[in-house]
Amino acid sequence: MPGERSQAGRPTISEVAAEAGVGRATAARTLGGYGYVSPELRERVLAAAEKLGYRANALARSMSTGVSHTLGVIVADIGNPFFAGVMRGISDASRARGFDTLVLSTYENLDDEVAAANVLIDKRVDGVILASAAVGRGDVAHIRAALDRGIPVVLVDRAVASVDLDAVVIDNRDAARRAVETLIAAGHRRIGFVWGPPMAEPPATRRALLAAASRNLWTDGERLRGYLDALDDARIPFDPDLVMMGRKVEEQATREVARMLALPDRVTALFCTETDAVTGALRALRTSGLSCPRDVSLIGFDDSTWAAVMEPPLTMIEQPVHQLGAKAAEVLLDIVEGAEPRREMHTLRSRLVTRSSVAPPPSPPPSPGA
Amino acid sequence: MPGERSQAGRPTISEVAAEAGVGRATAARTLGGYGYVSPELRERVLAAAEKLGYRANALARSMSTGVSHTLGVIVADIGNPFFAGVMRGISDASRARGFDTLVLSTYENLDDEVAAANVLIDKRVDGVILASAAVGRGDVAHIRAALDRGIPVVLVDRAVASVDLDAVVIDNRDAARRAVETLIAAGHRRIGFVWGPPMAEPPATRRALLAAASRNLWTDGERLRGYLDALDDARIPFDPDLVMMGRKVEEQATREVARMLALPDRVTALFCTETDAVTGALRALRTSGLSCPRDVSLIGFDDSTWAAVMEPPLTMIEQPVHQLGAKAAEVLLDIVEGAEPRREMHTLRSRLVTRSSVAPPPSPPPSPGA
DNA sequence: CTGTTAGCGCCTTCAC
DNA sequence: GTGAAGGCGCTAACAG
Repeated sequence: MPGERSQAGRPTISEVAAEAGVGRATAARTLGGYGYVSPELRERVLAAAEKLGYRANALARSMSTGVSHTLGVIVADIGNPFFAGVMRGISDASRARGFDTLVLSTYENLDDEVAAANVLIDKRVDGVILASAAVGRGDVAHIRAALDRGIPVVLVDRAVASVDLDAVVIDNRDAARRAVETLIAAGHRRIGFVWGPPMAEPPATRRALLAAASRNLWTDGERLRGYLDALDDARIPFDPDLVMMGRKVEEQATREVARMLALPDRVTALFCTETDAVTGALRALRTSGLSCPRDVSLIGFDDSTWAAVMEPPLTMIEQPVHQLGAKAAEVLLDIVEGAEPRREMHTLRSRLVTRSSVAPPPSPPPSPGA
Repeated sequence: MPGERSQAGRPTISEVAAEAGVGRATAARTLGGYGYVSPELRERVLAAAEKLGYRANALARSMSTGVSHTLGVIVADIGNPFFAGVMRGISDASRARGFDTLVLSTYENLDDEVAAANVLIDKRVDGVILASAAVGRGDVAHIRAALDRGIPVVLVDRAVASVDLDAVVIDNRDAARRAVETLIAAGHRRIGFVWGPPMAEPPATRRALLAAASRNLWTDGERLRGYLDALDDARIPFDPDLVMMGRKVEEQATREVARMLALPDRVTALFCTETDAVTGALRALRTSGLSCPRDVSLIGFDDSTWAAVMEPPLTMIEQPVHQLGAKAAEVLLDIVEGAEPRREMHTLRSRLVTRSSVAPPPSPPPSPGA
């Protein structure tokens, strides 16, 4: 009997060929959709494939062709709504072009990021989208490794100094600046910066702060710079007491905001760089018995439907999450399909959604100048 | 010159063998971690591999062994925080056992679900975790297809009638019942059900409603049953006017809740089965000028950090999202690794997080009986 | 213990 | 146009 079944009802191309009474190559050509084959034989092959329930083995195909039609994605945390949104953009855009995605979370751990890169290299993905926790010179060996093996890499959400790659990011610095400018325009001069680069103790100087920032997450540093930009433009001196310190967890944000609220010359506005910073700040406000926006104004990053139904509705920065992912996938796929990498920063614009959490400070600013 | 480089600096096992001066099989054995090989040669091979920067080609390995160490996941929407959380559980649990995950979104579209199943079959994943939109008898061909090809399938979040598989779900019916009981215990009898099975017009009878439910998403039906259970126990007659109709989008929830609020005998409590139903309801409350919990009480599904900082803090049902995913992955991996499928429903318990959005109804219930 | 040999399922020259 | 034969990189029997 010809056509010995391989296993578990998975017919191979040879079996289809046998069933159709043609050579393997002919079957392969019609089923693979390449090369010429007469309409007649093509029909026979198709019928046989149909009958046997043939499905091409993508693994075998990848082995021969060298392309897997799979993209690798490395993010901090797939469970984080921000990355989930980005992931959706990536997924939609790549699916539209016939690619699937393998996702790995690193939880901001560089070792895990390296391991993830290796997994993707081993599984022969055609390209990698990376939201990296790496920043410095020494931290890019894994990126180099992928590149050296001919796997293109595109950065998303976070640029990485010291490696010259396409990166798709949002205008963090500008967004932060605009938000803080909005606060300043409302009359605020004591503006807290919640959730920056983690530090053990208050930075002695601006310089020290910036240095800490560049040793940590790229986005945090950018947002901090935007905050500083706005302060500088308004000639408001930088006060180290107004930046959050310690670990980036909601409880810590609550504690730090409480501290800023208890300052003799307390904060009258808060700029929060992440969702959990916002909720942490809100908690602190509540326990302090202070109300927003009457006593303190607030603007935060990462708009959500919740922010719109809060009391008061919150003024927030909306990031184009889906687009961020989609654009990254497109840039990457262009390269995968042969385009020359442009090696540039693709910056997407965020949007300040104005609602009702910003108002003038309660009393006229401390000392109105000279 | 021996050891002709394959391409882009990707040494093969043969090149490593040549470099080490041993046979291919010996190199394969040490690098693949199977079979015996003398410490001496092993060292030589390892050194050569190190030197060449060898990394095994997982694709080739999969072709030989038939296992890909990859799990497929099919969900409605990877961008949805609920599924993102589930995904994180899946990812963590499978990573811990050496498996990676390929995720596909269906957006509740059955055709996409079928296509996704085919992709996963073609890519030879070792198992599939599926949150299916399928319900009826005819909708399970794609599940059968995977099973027939020897790929185990585990259902997550949503059970599917007419197919006998392991399923990991939460206690939807019980959770809903407890929530509604809580409302009833506070004195409510006019309780709105927000976000049920989509219907074009009000169901004439309970029976019609239940029928609609069983034609739609499993979770929705279960939550509806829980609602009805609680009503029945309290001998509160079912009122079709108190269930939401139309498409499941936030705006529609807002409209429907507004309608229930405008009823002559208006609703005094709301039970919302999803996050967007909660925010939609909150919007309606605001525009109606009604306040929670003074005028209407509210309990919703899917707790989030936002719910805790709302005014008032919301009483919500917390689903064990991470555990849901992790458990599904574990059940699946057990099967992948040879265990016999138990083909049972694994039900995880949710938790009612009591905060401050439930209070007695504003005025004594309409007509206190006889 | 080690090396030789034969596949896994597909694609891809290359003669026919 | 079509079929035979070789190869992708690895595992797995099998002799030695």
